[in-house]
Amino acid sequence: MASERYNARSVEQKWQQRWDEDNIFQTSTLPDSDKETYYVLEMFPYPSGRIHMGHVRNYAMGDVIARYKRAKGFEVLHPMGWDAFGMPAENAAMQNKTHPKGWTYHNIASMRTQLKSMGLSLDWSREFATCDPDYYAQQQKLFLDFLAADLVYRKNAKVNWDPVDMTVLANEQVIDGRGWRSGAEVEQRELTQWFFKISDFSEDLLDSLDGLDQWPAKVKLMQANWIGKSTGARVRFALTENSKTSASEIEVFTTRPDTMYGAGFMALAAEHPLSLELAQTDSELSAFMDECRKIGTSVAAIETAEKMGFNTGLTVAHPFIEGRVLPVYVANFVLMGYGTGAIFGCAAHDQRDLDFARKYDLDVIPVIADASSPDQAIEVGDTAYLGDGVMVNSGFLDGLAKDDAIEAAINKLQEQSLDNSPQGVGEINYKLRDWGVSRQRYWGCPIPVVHCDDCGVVPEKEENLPIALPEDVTFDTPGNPLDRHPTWRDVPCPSCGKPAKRETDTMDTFVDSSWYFARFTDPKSSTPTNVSAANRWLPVDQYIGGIEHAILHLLYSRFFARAMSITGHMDIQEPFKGLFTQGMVVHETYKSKEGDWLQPSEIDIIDDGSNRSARHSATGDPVVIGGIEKMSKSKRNTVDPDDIISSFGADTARWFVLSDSPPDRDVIWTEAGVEGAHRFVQRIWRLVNSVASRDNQSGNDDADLKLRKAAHKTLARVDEMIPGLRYNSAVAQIYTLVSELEQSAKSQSVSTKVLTDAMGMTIQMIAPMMPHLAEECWTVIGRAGMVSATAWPELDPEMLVESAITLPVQINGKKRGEISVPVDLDKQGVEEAVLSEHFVQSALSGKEPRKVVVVPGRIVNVVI
RNA sequence: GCCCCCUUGGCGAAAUUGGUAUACGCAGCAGACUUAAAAUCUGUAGGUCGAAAGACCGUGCCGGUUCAAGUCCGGCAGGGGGCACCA
Repeated sequence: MASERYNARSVEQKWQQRWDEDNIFQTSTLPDSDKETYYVLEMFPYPSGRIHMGHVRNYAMGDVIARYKRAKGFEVLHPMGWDAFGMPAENAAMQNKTHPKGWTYHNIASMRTQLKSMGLSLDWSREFATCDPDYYAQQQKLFLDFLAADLVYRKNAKVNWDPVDMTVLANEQVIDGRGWRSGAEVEQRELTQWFFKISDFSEDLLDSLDGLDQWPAKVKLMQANWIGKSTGARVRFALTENSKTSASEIEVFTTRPDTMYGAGFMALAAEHPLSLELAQTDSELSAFMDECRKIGTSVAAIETAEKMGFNTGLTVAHPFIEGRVLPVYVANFVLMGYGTGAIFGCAAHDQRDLDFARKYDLDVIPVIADASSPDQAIEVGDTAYLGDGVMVNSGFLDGLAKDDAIEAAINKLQEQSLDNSPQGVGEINYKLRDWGVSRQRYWGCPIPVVHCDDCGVVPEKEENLPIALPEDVTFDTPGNPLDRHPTWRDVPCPSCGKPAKRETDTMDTFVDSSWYFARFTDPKSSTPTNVSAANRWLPVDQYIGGIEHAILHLLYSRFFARAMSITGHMDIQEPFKGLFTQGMVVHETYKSKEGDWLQPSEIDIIDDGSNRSARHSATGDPVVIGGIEKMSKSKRNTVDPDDIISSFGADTARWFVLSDSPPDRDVIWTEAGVEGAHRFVQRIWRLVNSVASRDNQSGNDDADLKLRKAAHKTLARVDEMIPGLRYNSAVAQIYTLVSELEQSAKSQSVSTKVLTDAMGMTIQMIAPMMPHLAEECWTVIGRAGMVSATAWPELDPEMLVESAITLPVQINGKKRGEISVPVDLDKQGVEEAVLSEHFVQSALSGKEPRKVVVVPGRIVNVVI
């Protein structure tokens, strides 16, 4: 029996079926109150067609914690669903003449089969797709509740417009200013769109980050930067030359009112109302603004574009300096969406302003001096001075440090008056903008409102929900199919009954994923949530997904939790208590000599130890080994999980993605690594069989105790590592224990009872990661029931107690030896023992040590 | 442009969060078993010098704090990610 190789394929199918039949992963919606609950969630997948290794890694990681917590006695909720709306379905529809619905559900079916082959401990009875009318009906209900609670509103916003395809383009569909499909130059258009008032929550979303102590610090930092709180002042500048406009002043927001005396110019965004007004009579300005619009809507594009400006000829008065006027420019780097859409430029102390001033030959006025020579401003060449100092050349601000100067400047602005109101006030600004959710696409959740000529925007009646997507649509004509579907679009006004038109925009797919975690707590509920179930299960104890969602998805979900609390759908403010952001699965890339990307399966690697090269399997041609990159179809460096699972088994795939790299870092997929993981599977199998076939024999007490101690020591470490998702470290501990078990199994000194018990514990520790193998081994060593339904082994603290400890001894900070001392020896005793050591004596050569540092249980350092 | 992260042997990495740097695995090398191969097992392994004992150097680079730095601080370099309509 022991010589037989482990047949992953049949064993895995067998246990998957057993788990299914026994329903052991199904969770009750409202568990008994004495049961401790634990909610594990991995970010649900978009049904693109096939699962990829990133999914395997994500779901394997979540499954370990789910299985572990279940064994620890928790009632575990571990659901799965589909983030099923989105552009790829429409793209497929246009390319392949399929319907988005058919395409999506077909993909879901095949991906479900693939996920099931991984042996995940999921409660499949809770599965849903966001494109199920049952789900989006509830989302429409939420939208109406948000509307009633004044959390939703309409305003104009810019979109990328493709004039040939007659459609709105996502930023990623704009390539070098042109539509990805048509190649036409993209225009900016203003559309009236729906917005969620996330900015009302800026302060709360920022402050509450502090309480998220189980989130990675970097994600919290990214969110804080995204919310972008800055304190400063709103300042009104009076126009001194305004012959071209009816305006009398320009308002700016600045975080540096202390540098006001260094102001050299003023700059307006191209979309600033004053810019727009001036452009009506100034064709040159109008042309300049057209150029600005071509840069695109993304911040990255605007900020990396070359700084350009247009002098409007207007001037404004400096608030503090009698007689000083500043020229007013329209500039392509000023963002309308932040502050007031206008800035004052202080070239000496802001790099962007300095670049602009040098280009247009504007004043550069340094107003900060080094504290050691407070009368001499720091010279500025091509690099702005951003450091600290004291104010100089700044009138009443002279000699003040930055924070004091900011306060003094704001106070003065407050006292000064312009048109009978203060010239400036202190103000807090946030970069966080309201969340635009309107999408001019078919495959999304319809926004449940009707536009009536008489009544305006009218919410749909709740009893009419869901406003279901019509299925008889085609994608052969450009534009949104909902716009040209009269029987769906034209409806009576829910208020007055006159002919009216449905809103044809659908919701951003981020809306779908902003509350699915709450829906999972009772997915059949006739209201968006079953409030008791949501409150019982939420927040999600451990959420796992890619770092790419660190900002938007997580921030939107945090907003939704608040909005759903306000509208009475749950009482939870923070949706995710613990967050883990996993790394990507990456792979080497290969190119043929013709420069075509090649798949890993098309090539052979030749490795003689010193040189590594690759060859095309079919032709024998040399292959260029490229960089290690994220697995992607375009680079053809993907590995299909199905292939791995059918040749090695799900356990091997799971073990590999869990063992090789720390989960938050990228893992490099290698053939050798997978084979190594598979060898370990076979090694466990041989070991278990040799233990099972051993005669019942007694052993010697020392050897028995040593093995028991090893097992419990490993258990203690694994217990510490699994909750922190430090799986690679847990794996290393298990390897060490397995080696020890192999030695014990060979020798006659360990009793069969102790050996079998230690083997059992090892199987239990492996079970969360390789559940099928563990079940099979559990049976082989004669344990009853399923390991998946067995309680986690109890740790025996006595097994961790040691009587002596080995301490490293340093001399002047360098390790020079070791000393073994009783564990409970005090500092004085350790010091004496160390000083009497031979090598310490000879190092001292008769002198007294200057200092002896004893860190109990850790290290001793003798300083000479 | 702005923001964030990462950098430890040939490779993936570990280091109890300031306390023995390189655990564990992969690849390698040597050996055992085998007619042979595969599979498996045993040993070996940061660099330099040395027969050895051992000494010195060593966590991207430069500097600092400390009895002690991979870990903390300042500066620099290289690589990667995000930037609001991809999911």
